[in-house]
Amino acid sequence: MMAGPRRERFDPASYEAKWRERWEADELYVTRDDDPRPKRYVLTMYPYPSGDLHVGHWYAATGPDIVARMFRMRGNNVMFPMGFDSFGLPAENAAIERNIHPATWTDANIERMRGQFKTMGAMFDWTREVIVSDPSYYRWTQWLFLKLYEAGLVYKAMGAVDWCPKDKVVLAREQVEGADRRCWRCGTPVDKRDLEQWFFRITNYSDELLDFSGLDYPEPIKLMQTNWIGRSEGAEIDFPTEVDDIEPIRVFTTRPDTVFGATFMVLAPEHPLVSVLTSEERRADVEAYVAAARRETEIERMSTEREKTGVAIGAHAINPMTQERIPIFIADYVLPGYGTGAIMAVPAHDERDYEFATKHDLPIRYVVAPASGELPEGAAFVEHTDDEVLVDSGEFTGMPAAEAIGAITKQLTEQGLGQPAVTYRQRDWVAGRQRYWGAPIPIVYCDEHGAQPVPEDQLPVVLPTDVDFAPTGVSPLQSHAGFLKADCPKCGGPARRETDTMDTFVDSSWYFLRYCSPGNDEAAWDPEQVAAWMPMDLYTGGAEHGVMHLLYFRFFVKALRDLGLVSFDEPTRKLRNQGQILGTDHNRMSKSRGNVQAPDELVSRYGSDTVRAFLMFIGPWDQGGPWSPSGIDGIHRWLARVWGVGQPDGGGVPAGDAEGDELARALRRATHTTIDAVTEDYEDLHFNTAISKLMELTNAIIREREAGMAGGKAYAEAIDTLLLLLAPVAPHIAEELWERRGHAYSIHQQPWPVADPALAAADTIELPVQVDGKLRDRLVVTPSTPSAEIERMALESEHVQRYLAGRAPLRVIQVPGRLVNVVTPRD
RNA sequence: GGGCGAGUGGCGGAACGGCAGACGCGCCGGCUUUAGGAGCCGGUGUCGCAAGACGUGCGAGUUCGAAUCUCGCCUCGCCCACCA
Repeated sequence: MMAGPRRERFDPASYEAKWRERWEADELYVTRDDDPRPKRYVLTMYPYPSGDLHVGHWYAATGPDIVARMFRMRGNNVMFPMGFDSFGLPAENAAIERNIHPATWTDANIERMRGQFKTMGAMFDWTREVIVSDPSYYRWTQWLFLKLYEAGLVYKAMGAVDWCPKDKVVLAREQVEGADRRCWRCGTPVDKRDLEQWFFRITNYSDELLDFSGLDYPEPIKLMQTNWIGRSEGAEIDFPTEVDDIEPIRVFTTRPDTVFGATFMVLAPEHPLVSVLTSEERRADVEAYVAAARRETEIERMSTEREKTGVAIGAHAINPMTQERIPIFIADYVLPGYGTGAIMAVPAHDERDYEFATKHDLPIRYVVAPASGELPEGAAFVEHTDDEVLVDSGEFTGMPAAEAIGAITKQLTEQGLGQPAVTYRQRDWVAGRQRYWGAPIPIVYCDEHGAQPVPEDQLPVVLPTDVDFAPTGVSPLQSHAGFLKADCPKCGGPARRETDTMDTFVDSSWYFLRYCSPGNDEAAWDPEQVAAWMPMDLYTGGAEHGVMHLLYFRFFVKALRDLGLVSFDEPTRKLRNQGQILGTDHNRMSKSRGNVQAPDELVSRYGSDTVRAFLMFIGPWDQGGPWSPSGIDGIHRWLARVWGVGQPDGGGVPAGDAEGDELARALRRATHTTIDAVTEDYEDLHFNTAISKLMELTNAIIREREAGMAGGKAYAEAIDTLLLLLAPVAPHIAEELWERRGHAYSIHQQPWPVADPALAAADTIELPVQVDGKLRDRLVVTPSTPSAEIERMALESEHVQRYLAGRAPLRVIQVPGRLVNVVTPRD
């Protein structure tokens, strides 16, 4: 270098913005529908416009950007859009706290975040941007709501709903977190409230949502959704009561094989039969218990150490198999919303029933026993294995338990006392919110005709801007006379507008469809475009949406399919979750914790490419972890080295054609093996290992340069390939060096390199030699060296000889191309 | 309490059942520099002068061979949590 020309300093600031402007001016990232190349749709979950992009946003977006960029270089027409999830509580809270209108606050945040996004140099197609709080978008959210309403998939009903007392908002069941039941947004313990609510009938699709066949989803997400839906198979069984003219009590059980052991019954305190069945002498106690259960919040229920409380109601039922009279209780451990809200209690085979029976001195009768006949003492026998048989169960005694489930269910069915049944834990989606900043639910109430959908040609129902945001617990829309006043679509008479707005998850349940034909005034989407782009090829986002957004958007697509609005079953073929970047305190980044890390300073100091590459390098993308910028210097140094070797002067070393040379062959081998390795890593979203392989190639190039090989064909090929493979991760430096090397603009429109297997193949391999599995020596052989020859060489090795100590080997194991293991005789 | 996942150098992390620690950070030494920084070269799992021995949370097992598979335990993380 001493004599070489002075090289230009690595200064990303001198070119990064220049290229972004040029790409934008050239519409390099604008996706055209009529582009004939195969379509690929890559999407990252759009952000809430909280105000500033933090490193987590960069982390989440850079991964799919890399994949999208590679897809495009491979000859695809790639759509990679971005938008904003701009309805929701924080905007309304800002309005309350700072007296800024939610729309103003939101728009300003979007403006700022869009600008920050642009400094990433990602290939977002901003011409397709979707902002869900814009009337041109929520008009169609309302339209879709009405479509589902007409199809009976939306209904309004009274329901005990979770209520956040701080945000003063109804929560969907999925939005309540933790054992102590806190609000997912603010962490406040939630209450229960009885309110009339809008629901989406997601449970119509429970079974279909359990079917993941053909979907490439992470296992944890599939498991989460499966558990959330919570399908249980069993039977419903009717237990007649002694009271005349009253329907029998119907229970759900997954263990019909234990019905002979049902020695009492328990109803949820809310069960409709409680008041009719309760005897006069028990009425006072029962009513007190019911009232107490009603008052109890979920947290209080948790904090009572789960003691099984309950009271007898002074009535009896008949066990349909044993004909025994069994007492009926109410207890809050039986939930009103699951199964039938009533159980047959089998204390011998259910831990909860056992606890209750012990406490109330009720009979415990074992009716299933293991083959050994050994039953547990002082506990329920709940194991459910193959070798169990029924005992003390009338004609079924001796039958294997697994078989008895079907046999007993069959007999009950024939006798009209029961039937096979399936229940689910999943409930319908509470989709309405008593808040202002959301899409208004397009319904009006007429005294004459009740709830009426707003006619399509009157959409959107626009949110009024002149409202009072004082936090009252009711929607500000309730006090807006102009908004409330409406005409009945049916009779034209006076009507009152619905003031509930939609859960923001409704907006995000279809935004990916809107991207396919944004700005369309005629329809929510152009069916032809949706058919061409959907389903998505890759969808990425946080796993925290596992049972919320990621269930809802699947439900929506299935519902829309059944309405004939789309013709596919699932929103995305492939889903991947990035890990979460935590604050330096190892907590989730949040403004209230003050641990939010902004990338801006790092970007201005090191440039976007360095920040992107650093974020992708810190670890497996799906893992995340606490934020620390230590190590970013290493990435910056690497890109500076790339900058050095990528200069057209070959790094200042005079050229000499090294074709055919041993070193040149080694470099070509490195180049071509790197192509395959990096391509595979990008496909699997293993960005950290991809970058380490690019670093290795860079180091190989530098070694070559130092050996005086610069300037040959192999050398130029290595550098060009390095730049092409680097382009998705560090788009600016790749473009700058590509141009400097005299290649045609733009590197991002070049074909993806393809490895030549002949060049990638090694001509010598180093074979580890083990003795009894421990490394003792190495052999250098060619791939064609016969195994007998390898064995001979291994046994001749003096290191191996030492361990053999004159004995003949017991056997010699060879894994072709991998290793040799010499096994010595034992003892 | 149930389910799932993870425990590898000082740190982030690599490793189809086959060379443990790739790549990078940090650190140590050297060159360069008036100095600092940057850059470059070399070293860096532990013990040992070395030969070598020992090493992937702990303990067993399967195997010619285990970070990887099986069983038990410990720790951490996530999800669910009275779901009949």
